Order: sequence, then C-alpha cells, then structure tokens
Amino acid sequence: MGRAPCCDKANVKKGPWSPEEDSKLKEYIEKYGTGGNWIAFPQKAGLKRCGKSCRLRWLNYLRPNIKHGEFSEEEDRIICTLFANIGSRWSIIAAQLPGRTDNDIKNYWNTKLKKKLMGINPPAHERKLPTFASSPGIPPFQSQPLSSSLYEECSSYYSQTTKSFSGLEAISFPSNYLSSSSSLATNPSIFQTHESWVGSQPYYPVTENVLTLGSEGSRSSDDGSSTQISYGRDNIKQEGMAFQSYISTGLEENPKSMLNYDSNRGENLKQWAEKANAYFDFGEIPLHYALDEVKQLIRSSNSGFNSFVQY
DNA sequence: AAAGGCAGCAACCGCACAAGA
DNA sequence: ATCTTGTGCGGTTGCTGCCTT
Repeated sequence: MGRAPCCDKANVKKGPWSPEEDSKLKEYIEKYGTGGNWIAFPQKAGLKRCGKSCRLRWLNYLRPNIKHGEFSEEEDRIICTLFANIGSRWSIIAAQLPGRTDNDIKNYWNTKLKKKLMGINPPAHERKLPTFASSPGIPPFQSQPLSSSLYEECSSYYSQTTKSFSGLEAISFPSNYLSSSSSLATNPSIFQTHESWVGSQPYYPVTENVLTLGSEGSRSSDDGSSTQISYGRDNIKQEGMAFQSYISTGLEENPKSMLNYDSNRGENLKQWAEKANAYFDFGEIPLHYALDEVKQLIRSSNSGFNSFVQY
C-alpha cells in the first residue's frame, strides 16, 4: 500500500491552466501569500487543482521576474559548466541563473542544449585518445585534444552509436553519496566503475577521463565564446586521484572498514573528508556567483554530505 | 490542403527528505 | 522512535503547433 494521494484525484482539474485559473492563483497569492501550505491552497483560493500543481504553476510560470525565451550564450556556458560538475541538479543550476526555473533549464537542456552538443560530435575514429601512463595504484587517465569550443569539448564525449555520453566523469561526488551519507554504507556498488553517464545516471568517482574546470588547459577564446572547461592529466589534482585510489584500494582491502560508519565513525570519516575536500574542487568556474556560493548551495542541499565534510 | 512526424514545453508523477505530531 | 504529511526535485508524459512530404 502506497502513501495516500495528496489530493482527491477525481475532483481536481488536470492539464493546461486557463487564464482564469492563472489570474485566480496570482491574485490570491498577491493578496494573501501562499499561506505556507500548498496542499490547502487550492481550496482557499477556490481552485479545482492539486496543491502541487498550483505550486508548480506559480513557481514555473506566474511568479514575478520569471524570464522566458532564448537562453544567452553565457547562460549556455553556465548550464554546461554546472552540468559537467554537478550533473542534473537543475534546482542548483537554476539558482545560478536569475529568472530561470529548474523546469525551464531541464527542458532547455533536454531539447536544445544537449542536441547542440551532440550535433558537432566528431566521428569516433577521429577521436583517438592518448593514454597517460598510470601511477601505482591509480588507474590510467586519458586526455582529450584541447579545443576552443565548449560544444566540441563536451560533445566529444557523446557517442552516436550508444546515443549517450561516455568516458567522461565530472569531478563530483556520486549524487547518491551527496544526498545521503547512509546510502554509502548500504550501497557499495556506487564505487564500481561505470562507463556512461547521462542526466539520469548517478555520478561515480572518476575512473577514466576527467572533465575538470578552470586551471590551465583550454582557455576561453578571445571573444569569450567558449568556456574554461579543460581536461587532461595536467589538470587533475593529485588529491583527487589519491582519493579515487583511496576508495578503490581501500574497498578491495577492507570494504567493511570503509563502509561501516557506525563502528568507524572518526578516523575513516576524517580521511574521507580530507580526500573529499581535495577532490571536490570546482576550479575557476566563470560564473556570476562565487564558487563558495555554489559550494554552499550544494552543502545546504545535501545534509548528509555536510555532516562530515568541513570546508 | 491534408496527414504525419517532430520538437518544444507545460504539467504530471513518484520518490526522497524534512518537519512535526 | 515511528508515523504522517507537506514540500521539493528530477524524470517523464502528452499536448500543441510547426514543419515536411
């Protein structure tokens, strides 16, 4: 038996909102606010809608200062940069783009930006990647030839054959790790190597290629039309590699001690935090907001992570 | 001009989490 | 400590309008 529905599905209207409903919703909120309870809202406002639907309509469409229409090149860059770094966490990305909603950005990514990236993907045979010698305990890394265009850089990871991005891992913690420290203890599989990531896939620690941000490597073009995404061994922080190594070798040697927080809370977590600090580095992302603010967003949205990683 | 295909986007769904009882 | 409820989020669906044949 699942949880009770949030509203009486039989008696609520679904589908597109009419102008009358819109104005009813808007007028009520302008007069009385949301009342802090969206579930009760429709009844108070005299709307035959689910509370969640009202909330969505307000947040995504009716609320003041919502920006609709074309995304700028700068917005494109921010979305790409953040997507590469934190994945499909649209609410966080939206927080960096004033006036844009998470839904808007998600739609834009899925319908346009992703295709933009895919569109100029060179054939696989033209993308032979050099492999760097690996250090002991550290898996080999590969670099990409540097290019001046953000789209080329990102799209080089897109496979026309599999219709998915592959061989690229953002420098990021696995999303399930970020959102819940306990999942780490119960789901060792998050450490396994995987070969593809798309929006819906969880992030795993880097295994092969790394897309890092800022530092040296590719640079913005003169007109600023590209971003500072760059990748390659030179940009990979030793700490990050060590962190990866720490995870993989540690798991092999003693999975229990790596995963059992209850009995090992303390030293293990301290090491985790240290490695995590080094690993979780945004570099010099050219955003309107300070990196600290981005990190703050992530911290504030992931209490599990926050509970043991101190910056 | 009509039909089919496709892209864009608004809205829905279900899950996870947090807060409060 | 457990259960219930509201909220927020990301993934998905389906409607609508435009484009192509």
